[in-house]
Amino acid sequence: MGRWEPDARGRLAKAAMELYAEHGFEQTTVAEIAARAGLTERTFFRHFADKREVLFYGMERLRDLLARAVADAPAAATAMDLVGAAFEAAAAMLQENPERVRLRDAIVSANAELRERELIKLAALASAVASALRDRGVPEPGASLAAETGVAVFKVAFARWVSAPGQPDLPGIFRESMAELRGVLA
Amino acid sequence: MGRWEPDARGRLAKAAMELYAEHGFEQTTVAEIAARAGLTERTFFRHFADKREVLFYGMERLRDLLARAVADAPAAATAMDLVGAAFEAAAAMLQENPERVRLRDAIVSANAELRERELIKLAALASAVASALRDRGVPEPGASLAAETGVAVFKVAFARWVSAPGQPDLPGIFRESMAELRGVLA
DNA sequence: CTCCTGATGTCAGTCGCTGTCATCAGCGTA
DNA sequence: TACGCTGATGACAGCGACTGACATCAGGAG
Repeated sequence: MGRWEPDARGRLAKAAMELYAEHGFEQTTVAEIAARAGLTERTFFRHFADKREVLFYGMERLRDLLARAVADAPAAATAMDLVGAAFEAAAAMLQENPERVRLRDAIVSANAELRERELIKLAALASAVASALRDRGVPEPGASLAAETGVAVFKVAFARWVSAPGQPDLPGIFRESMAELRGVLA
Repeated sequence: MGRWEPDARGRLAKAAMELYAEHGFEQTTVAEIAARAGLTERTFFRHFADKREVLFYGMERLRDLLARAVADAPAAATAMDLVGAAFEAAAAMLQENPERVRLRDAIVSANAELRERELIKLAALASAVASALRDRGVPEPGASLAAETGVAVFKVAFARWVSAPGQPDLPGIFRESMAELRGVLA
């Protein structure tokens, strides 16, 4: 057995989620999170850049998934096929843990600072997708337009999925939303 | 003459812009801003919710402009015509003070916290546009999709405009970008 | 056995932000 | 004229997020 209990980071993340859900984000202090995890405030900030980041560090996996989906799509795919493939893959990943994703969304949606952080993470996803598109030869500004539009549609689809617990098929909702956008733009 | 120098809010905003531009956002303290404006820190926070908001309180005018443009468009307009009219009006407003808008963008782009705030303000614009579209009978999810897509295209168009000082026609760039998106989606 | 490494603790300090109370010019009103 | 009210500001204490610097100490490498 090591000198300390294992997985300090995971314990901190778990404690934070619980406290944010129980008492709200603002009402929770970092000292409380650290105490529940059996650590100190200083250690929290060694694992997470700030009090918000503890809810977002999974985004890197999502970003990589998006980039890989773009890179791995068939050669004949159009730019919008690539974007569709990427976000459908992301949607599939999210609905693997619907309860957890919905709980996290409830926490984030309840607080303006957290919504801000979510938006900049989504912007980073768009940036990664645009970069992956460029790597496949899609020229600017089409790459950025396609990526930003993908995020925009994903936001709407995700909101619809969250507000309709009976509808589990997030990739399907995304596809429908994309089709709907084509209709609106036509 | 009143008891105090007039336009405390304007003086604070001016001092903040100057200091953010001179030394950067993080390196500037609210106490310094207040001192340059001849006021106290406490008074700064009576006029602005936080240190970032001083760069964003003009967004309300932009939001109202967008909503009015949607409401005032011809009866025959499609949803995307409405969105186009709204953001072209916003684009026209922004290019009235190109230097100021570019300076402000440089300050905001240089700092992650400020970029977060900008994104949530853009999301609020999308929300306002979606609401105006619903008021004109555009059903969901089309209204939200059109509004979010409008913001997405505007972001790309604005970035192009900022990075090309020789090209002054922001509404034109927006129109082109919208056409480009139609091409990508086709 | 010794040295080094890396994760954690401790502590002091800065700064953003808030609550509370005091101040006081200008205004209306008696 | 005198009086009291209002609204913008100042003064001050305090909390909590976050940082830098230094100490501690198990376990691995040699």
